[in-house]
Amino acid sequence: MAQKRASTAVGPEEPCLQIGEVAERTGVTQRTLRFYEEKGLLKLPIRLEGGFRLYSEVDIQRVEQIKRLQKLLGFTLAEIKEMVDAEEVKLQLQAEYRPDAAISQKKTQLLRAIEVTERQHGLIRQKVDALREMQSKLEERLDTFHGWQVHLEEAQAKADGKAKTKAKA
Amino acid sequence: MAQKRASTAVGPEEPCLQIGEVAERTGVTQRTLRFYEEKGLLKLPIRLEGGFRLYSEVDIQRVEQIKRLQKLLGFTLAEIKEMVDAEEVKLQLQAEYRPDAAISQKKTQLLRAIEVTERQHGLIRQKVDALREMQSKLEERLDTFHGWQVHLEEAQAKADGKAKTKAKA
DNA sequence: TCTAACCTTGACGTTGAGGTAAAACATCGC
DNA sequence: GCGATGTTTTACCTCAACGTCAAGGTTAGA
Repeated sequence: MAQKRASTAVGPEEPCLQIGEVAERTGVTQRTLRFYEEKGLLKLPIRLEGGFRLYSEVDIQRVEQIKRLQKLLGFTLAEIKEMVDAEEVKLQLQAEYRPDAAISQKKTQLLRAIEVTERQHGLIRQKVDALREMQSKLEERLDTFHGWQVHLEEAQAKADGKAKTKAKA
Repeated sequence: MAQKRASTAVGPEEPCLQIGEVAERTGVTQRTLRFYEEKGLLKLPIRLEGGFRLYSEVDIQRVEQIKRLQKLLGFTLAEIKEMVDAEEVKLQLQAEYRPDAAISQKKTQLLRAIEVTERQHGLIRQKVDALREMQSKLEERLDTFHGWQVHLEEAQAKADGKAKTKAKA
């Protein structure tokens, strides 16, 4: 083992996980984690003196979110980057919320963030609508199938009955 | 123009569209149509004597469905192929519905079709659920943003008021 | 101090989903 | 029968999203 997790109380923000453990826990490869970092989907992790990356639980959550967005919903990494960037802006605004300087600048940033969020919202609604339509079509088809199934059962029962009668005679 | 559509009454099943028109109407390239054919997503079209492909309105609908599944919902072409294959089985069963030979064989086929359809149904439900969760998170975030916006407006109004008072004095 | 297990960067390979270009054939209108 | 378009196949190119070595540095523990 290269490192062991410090057992002293450690919040989800404390980076103390090496890339191997993050890979194992998220189910992606180390290569993928470096790749996401390269593409700006994960922020540059802090490093051990030797250069080893150190991640936190928050990073793990982000990776899991990325995988959901990608595999389940078919967003490209570029689109996902837009989303996590927007999230970053939100966190930044949240952190910088000292009501002192440059109010109008904050308003502008906020408007940007709202715009992006609303775009995402609309996009997702589209997807949900399309999925629901498919869903009802599939249900309709299943109904048809089950109807046929019953029909076939009956036909078979009848045929069997005939065969039996014949055999008896 | 290479061909003109026959103006005599023609149902949606009659193949009378060349690849160029299909490309134009569906918004994909001819290359893509040939590619889909190669991958089994479109059935082999009948050909003119010269070798030109002829498509029907039904083919156009299929292409449109493929694009929806792909772009909107992030299915891979392989997954989409499974789906259209299932549809094919359905049509086949539907066409062959003469209640004569091989009932048990039909039952087997039907079970297969039901299984595939149910898998798809489950898959889509997963996606819808995930999307809905994202949706509510986004809405929550928008609420937060709008709250901040109001807050900022107030702060600015106050600042402006002060400035004005000062200027007056 | 030495080693097994872990990590680093770098470079090249692969797969999915097409794009692009070339050379030859087909069709239509005239 | 000719030219302008439209099509066909073949072959190579691209881009995203990683996979897969390779060669070497780091760390914990015996």
